[in-house]
Amino acid sequence: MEQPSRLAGTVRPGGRTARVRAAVLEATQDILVEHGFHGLTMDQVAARAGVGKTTVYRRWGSTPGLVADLMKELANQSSPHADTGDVERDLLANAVSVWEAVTDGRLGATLQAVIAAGTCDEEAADALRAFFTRRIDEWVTVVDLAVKRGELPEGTDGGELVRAISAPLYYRLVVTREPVTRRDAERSVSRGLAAARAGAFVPDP
Amino acid sequence: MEQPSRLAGTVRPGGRTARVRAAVLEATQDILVEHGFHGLTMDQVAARAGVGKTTVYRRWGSTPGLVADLMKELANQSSPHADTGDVERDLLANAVSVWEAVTDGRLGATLQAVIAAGTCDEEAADALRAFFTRRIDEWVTVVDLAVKRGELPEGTDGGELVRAISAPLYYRLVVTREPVTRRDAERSVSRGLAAARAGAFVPDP
DNA sequence: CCATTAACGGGATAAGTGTCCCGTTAGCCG
DNA sequence: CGGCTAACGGGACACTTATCCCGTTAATGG
Repeated sequence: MEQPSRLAGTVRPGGRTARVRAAVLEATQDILVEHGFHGLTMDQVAARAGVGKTTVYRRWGSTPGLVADLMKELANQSSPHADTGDVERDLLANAVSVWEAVTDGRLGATLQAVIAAGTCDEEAADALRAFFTRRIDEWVTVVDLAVKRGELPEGTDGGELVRAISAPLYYRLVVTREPVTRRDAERSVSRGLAAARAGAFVPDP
Repeated sequence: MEQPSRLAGTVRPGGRTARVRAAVLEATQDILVEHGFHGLTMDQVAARAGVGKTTVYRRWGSTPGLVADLMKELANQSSPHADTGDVERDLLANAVSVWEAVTDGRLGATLQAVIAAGTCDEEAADALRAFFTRRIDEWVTVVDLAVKRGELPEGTDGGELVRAISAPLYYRLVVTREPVTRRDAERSVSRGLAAARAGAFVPDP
């Protein structure tokens, strides 16, 4: 018995293998958008991608495996962050990009599906954690620069501030499932900044 | 063809019907804790509850239906909220209860599963929304009283503040999937309060 | 351009899941 | 306490999904 998935596709990654992966991941995302993670099956992915069922099982093993790989793919399409020299504007750009992501039908549904997959599969959970910690780290520099410029108190924890700003948006998306508006993004920024200016993001001694 | 689920159990809700519901919901929760929403099947629920498979299909229809009913049941076990006359203490009690919920193996896993179910089923999503809006509303009075006492600015939006405080905890639980600590709960409260004292939770004119 | 073999695809098979029929059990009401 | 029937339970059936075998295709390297 060979290793089911990790090996396949690594020795000859060119041409066909790459095309198959692209087709499968796109089909995966399509189905996630239409039916959510619960409605994702290996069978349908194979059929929709125009690919042999065996191939999907061999390379990805299970639906959480598909979702995890899709998440890794999305992680590589990271959008560059703004840096205007004004924290409020920069963090607003961050919040708005989160808002756009969760509001966009395709990306929002995908995010929800990946989050659902993360609740029952360790591999998907790892991919999720990796994706978000990376996204957060990209914006931390904005906060650090603001601290240097004196806009925020010395020692302000950028990672925590960035998290605090996006948390309410995701909270509405997946937990309370209320509609998320652009104003929510704006409010989240002003609240995070208000707390940050008051020193609430400076760790205790 | 009769109505599949809404009717059954409403005419003779006593005795057996109630016992079956309790057994099924408990089995549902057990399986959610062990395998997550993705591993929940009608078959296993019936077997574990010691109940006919047909009964589960007739009364609940689908796995999201089970989850939605479980959520309604949990919504009725609402814990009373504190009111010590000190906002910080009260909101800390709220945050700690959220922390305990998401940290507790059984309740935390159940919450994650219900959230996963909400991503692909409208009924589960409704149950989720109902559960959380109710929980939030229970704590809004604490904020309102604090405003009356002058601890917080006039016009502070209690619902938003309560949401802002629990959001980072759920965000860590289901989105970034980082460990959630009691200190996270404490920080969340102090940050929310810092923003609230600065007037960031007072709606613009 | 050819040989090698990684990777794919079709189809058969097995396992699991959802649906239905109909006989049995036990709430509810007079 | 006895009849009516809501609700349950077992088991057969159909469908979907997962796994496996083996022949075919096409990347890779010389």
